[in-house]
Amino acid sequence: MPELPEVEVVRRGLAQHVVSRTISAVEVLHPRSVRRHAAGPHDFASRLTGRRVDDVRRRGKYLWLVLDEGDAVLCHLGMSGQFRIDGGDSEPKHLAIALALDDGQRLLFADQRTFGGMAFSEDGAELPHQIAHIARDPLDPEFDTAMFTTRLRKRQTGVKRALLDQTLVSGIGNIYADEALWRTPLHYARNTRHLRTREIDGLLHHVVEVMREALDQGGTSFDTLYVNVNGESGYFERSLAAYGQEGMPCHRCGTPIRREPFMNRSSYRCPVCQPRPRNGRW
DNA sequence: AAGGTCTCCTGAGGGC
DNA sequence: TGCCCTCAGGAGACCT
Repeated sequence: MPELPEVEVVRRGLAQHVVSRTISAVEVLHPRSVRRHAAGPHDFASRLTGRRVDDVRRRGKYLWLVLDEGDAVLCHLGMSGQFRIDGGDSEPKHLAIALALDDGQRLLFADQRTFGGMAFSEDGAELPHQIAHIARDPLDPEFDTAMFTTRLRKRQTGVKRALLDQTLVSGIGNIYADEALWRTPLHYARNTRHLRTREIDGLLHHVVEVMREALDQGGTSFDTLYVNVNGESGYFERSLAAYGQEGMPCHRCGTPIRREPFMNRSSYRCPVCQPRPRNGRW
């Protein structure tokens, strides 16, 4: 699924194509893709229709269209959501929501697994109330490293679990968590309570570094499930050092990268550079 | 109260 | 060929 770099690529593409455009019509083809809207998809459509998009913003993996008069449309790509700018000829598979714009283009939201979706957020321009609990992401100029460190140390859990907790720090998913842990290097099960300040600073540095590099490459695309608004793939997949690299030699020491289940999903690490902690303290 | 698990959904790929 | 199993980049509801 798209993590911060992929969502930021999408945000930039949307900003380019939809800012200053007015939404002339809304078609909801998959009602499940309209989230947390008790009044139903038809009401959702009517609230968007006729509104001008003034900005496109992002926090972590969420992005939102800022509408005139201060409302917003909150969007999340989930595991398989994608936005496409479409002249009107082709229809992507699993098209869920189509926004017609006043310049004749359409903004299409397609989502194979329907874990993503859109939500109307009244007065949500600054920060939609639905995501008030989501922490700032590490690329946010106002990200507070000292506060993050304090909150991290109050946890009693594995460091990767903490990295994936969007209420602690947002934007990081399974790929960039594994990449940052490999770069630092740290084992995913290291106890948050006992991380040294130097280790936390190093981890944050590598989180920012790997996400900036990925952003420069247009994000990570394993398949056609993640593409930008023009349908193009990103190229960071070829730069991954840990994620998906089972059996490949570690770029530092040559030891084969190991894949193991963690949190009902896969974690990839170098068994030599990122040794398993011997006990709860280390 | 916070940590950890389960579940929503479709499709791809491997083993038999 | 097809059937069944596992797995996939997320996150919120729900347990303990």
